[in-house]
Amino acid sequence: MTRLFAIIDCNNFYVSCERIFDPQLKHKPVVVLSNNDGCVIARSNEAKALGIEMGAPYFKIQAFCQRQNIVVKSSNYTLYGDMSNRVMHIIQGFEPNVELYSIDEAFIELLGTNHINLKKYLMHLVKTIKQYVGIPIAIGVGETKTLAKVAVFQAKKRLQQAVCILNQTMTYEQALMTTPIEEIWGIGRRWAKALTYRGILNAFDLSRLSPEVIRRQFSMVLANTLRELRGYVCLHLENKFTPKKNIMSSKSFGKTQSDYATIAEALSNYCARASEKLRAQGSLTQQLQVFLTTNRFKQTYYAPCAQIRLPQYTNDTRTIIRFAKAGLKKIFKPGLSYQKTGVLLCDLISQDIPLQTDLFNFENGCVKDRLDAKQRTLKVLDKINQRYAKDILFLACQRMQHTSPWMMRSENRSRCYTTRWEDIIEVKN
DNA sequence: TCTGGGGTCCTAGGACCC
DNA sequence: TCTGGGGTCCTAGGACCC
Repeated sequence: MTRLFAIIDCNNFYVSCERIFDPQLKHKPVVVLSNNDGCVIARSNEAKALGIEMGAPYFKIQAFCQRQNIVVKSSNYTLYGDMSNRVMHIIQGFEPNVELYSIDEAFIELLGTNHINLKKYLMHLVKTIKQYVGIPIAIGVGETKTLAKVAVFQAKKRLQQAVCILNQTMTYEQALMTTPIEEIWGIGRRWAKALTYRGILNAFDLSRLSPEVIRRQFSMVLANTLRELRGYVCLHLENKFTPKKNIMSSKSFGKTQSDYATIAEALSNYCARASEKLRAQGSLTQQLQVFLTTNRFKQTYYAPCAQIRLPQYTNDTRTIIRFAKAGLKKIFKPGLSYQKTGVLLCDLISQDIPLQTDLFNFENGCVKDRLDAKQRTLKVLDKINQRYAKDILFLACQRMQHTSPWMMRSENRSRCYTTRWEDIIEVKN
């Protein structure tokens, strides 16, 4: 029996989230900006029609937005994350085999569903999500994940329908021939260019080639994409919890910074965030990378990176900050204007693996009580922050004042309608 | 003035081993 | 004169995804 995969994709997700709580935005051109109001990361159909490009730097299109009355929103990840959870919860109520692929997409493998009534069933899912959460979605169905992605592209961009099932809504050949090479999942700008140069213009062209030749000339990854286009399953549903292998936290500053103490303060915050994620997934780290960059669009681009090996595995924010700061000291050059700093935790392992402790390190050594006390402190820290507010408890080195010069800009951020008591909408009679 | 923040996997090449 | 072959591990860099 052939397998069937579906991808559920939220339409213009961030814009749709904003529209739910501000219905005046409906039918208006809306864009959502990245952190620091840097560039465009989501557009309503009306904004797309006006020619706003994905990733466009905001400062370049600001005047245009004003002239065209485009509504500009700063990103509000707290809101989007919560709305995403609601959508995913409904999907999980419909199907047991769900892969939460990204904030606005989920794959499902359709097992035992009555395929004849598939369209009806999926339309019911679309309507349920619209009714209970308010987010419009599109669904694509195919024999592999890559074909499901082709189908959802057809649904959204060509058919303007909520559901597209390959071999039902349209033929397989029709779908592949009208999917441009750069729209195929797994083919980025570089490969699209190289393939176009060879006269491979759409998904159908690619599917006719020899996977072996593609593997030699490009890579295994592209050869698998080709096989998936032919209907051979290479990519399976990943629906088990797998801890991250790397954890990163970094952000651009609101304004460029040249003061060491200010940058160290920002870095301490990113370390705290990364350590929190590390503990949340039950891991320990032994290797840090601290990086610092000046503006990459300016002439003197300086982007050093310090690698730090910790004496032993840890998940303690205090240890991580201490070593990260030592790394920052090594790469910091006075007199430059920096734009961004951050930390990457690598070499992660599960905290459940029994570890050999360092015999000569008296700080952590074999003093079990002290280790336990440290872990208890961290647990309390995480619990309080989770329960009351993010960063209600923090280390002194994370903040010198209430607001710091490195903090990011966010001029048009909407309220946290669903996660903060003060922000809940009041209905008046 | 102003250009995001996370991740993954694969490959090639070097070091090292027997 | 002729100077092996096979394997592993690690790392950096490059491709991709949202």
